[in-house]
Parts: sequence; structure tokens; C-alpha cells
Amino acid sequence: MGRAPCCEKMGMKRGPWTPEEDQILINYIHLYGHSNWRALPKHAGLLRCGKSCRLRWINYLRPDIKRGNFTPQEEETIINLHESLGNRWSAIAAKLPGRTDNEIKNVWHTHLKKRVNKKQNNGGDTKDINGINETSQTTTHDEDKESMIVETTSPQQFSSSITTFDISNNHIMSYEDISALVDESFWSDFVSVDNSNHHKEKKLEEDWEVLLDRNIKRNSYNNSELYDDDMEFWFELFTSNRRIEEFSDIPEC
DNA sequence: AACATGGTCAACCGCTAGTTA
DNA sequence: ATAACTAGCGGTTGACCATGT
Repeated sequence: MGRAPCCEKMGMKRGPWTPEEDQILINYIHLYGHSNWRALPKHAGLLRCGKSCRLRWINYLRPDIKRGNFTPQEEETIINLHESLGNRWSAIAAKLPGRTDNEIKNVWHTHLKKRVNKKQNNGGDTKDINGINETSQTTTHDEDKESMIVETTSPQQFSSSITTFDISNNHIMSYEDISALVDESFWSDFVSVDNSNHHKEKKLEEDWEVLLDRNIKRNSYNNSELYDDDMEFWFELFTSNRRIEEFSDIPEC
């Protein structure tokens, strides 16, 4: 078991991903999959290391990612699972479909750990998992509501640090527009099963309809339901885009 | 208005486990 | 058996943003 050689730093780009890089990665994975992360960036033409590509895909670009607010139920689940599993974030994430270990880790460190510590200081006996369940259900309701309000109004909640694209602009969707949408709330809000924010849902639905009308030929799509085959859908979407031509000569891995 | 502080989250780093030759 | 290699995991960092002073 040797240690993996470090990524080739020379020429490798680091830092936030651009919409263009996201698009390249998405297109490549839809076409060829990700059987070999290390070779992927080279074949895809990305100046990133395989690790970075993998992380970006898993934590952000995967179509089944559910982004946005954690529901109180999800938070309770995390607290309970953390009580029994500890910092095994991937194991916890496995119990929360659509949530990533990174996201869960972040929400634990920023919200839930404090909440649990606070309960412990208030005399809660956290040794007993059932005990913390009961305590949480009976005493954290207001806190949950408060945290949800804060999260909902946070401008960072549905945007990456890369772009500041306003999807309310009702203009013609160019490739760059689609990239910006994909880069921000697009996947999550669109794929999300928990659509509790009706206003946002409505707006996204309208934006999505514009996107469909102007960029693809698919006519009957209902935003309230998940598309049956995500991969096929995105493949169609991206192959309908002019940029896909750039990948037509990529050799198979 | 300007600065300080704290919160949030995407991304990176270093390590381990698993696989292959 | 073992060395080389990759994927995946958890800890940490740093940039960005909001809020407080």
C-alpha cells in the first residue's frame, strides 16, 4: 500500500470551478462515465487533478444531488446518526439520499454540533440515543424554524462562490446562461424532492420552461416530477447544445 | 462609511483501504 | 508477499458574505 503520488501540481488549476469547467466535466461524464478519475481530466481536457474532478462531481454536479435547506427531519437524522456512528460522514450521507458527506459535515460543524452541545450543557443526557431523540423533538422546534429562516434568506444558500447569475432575468438562454444555471441552484432545486418553497419552485419552473423552449425540443416536462432517466435527459440536453461538438473527437478511455 | 468579527461552504490535503500486477 | 496505484474518507483551510460596532 503505497501512498498515491501527489497530483501533478505543475499546470494543474486549483480553486473554484468555472461554469465552463463544470460543463466540460458534466459532458464528459455523461458521454464516457468516470471509471478512472485520474485519467478523466486528461481525456476531458481539464487542467484539474482527478481528485478535484471527483470531488466536484460528487459534491456538486451529480444530478441526484439535493441541495438547499436541510429539513428539521434531516437534521434530526444527522444528529441521531452522529450519535451512533460518530464522524463517519459518508456513512451518515448514505442514509440521507441526495446529501453529500461534505455537506453533512459542514452542516454539522456549523449548526448541529452547537445545538447538541447546547443541549448537553442544559442537562440533556446525550449518552442515550433515544433520550436525545426525545429532547430534540420536544425542545428544538423553535430553533429549527429559526435556522431554516436564516438559511432560506442567505444569499449563499443557492449560489456557488463562482458566479452571481440571476436566474430571474427573463432573457434568451445562451450556453453561458445554461452553464450559470447548472452552476448554481439548477440541479438541486430542479431535482430536489423537498420543494417546500413554492415561490422559488414556481420561479424555477418558469425558468426551466424558458430553457426547454429555447434550447431543447422536449415538450412535455413536468417540474413537479423527477425525470425518469436523469442521465439520458442530461445527455440529450447537453448534446443539443452547440458546445457538445467540441467533445465529439474525445477518444474513449 | 469603514473596519472587525463570525458564519458558511466549496475545495484542498493527507491519509487509509482496496485492487492490481 | 509486496509494491504500485486509485478511490474514497475525514480534517482543515480560505474566500466570501452578513452582521455588529
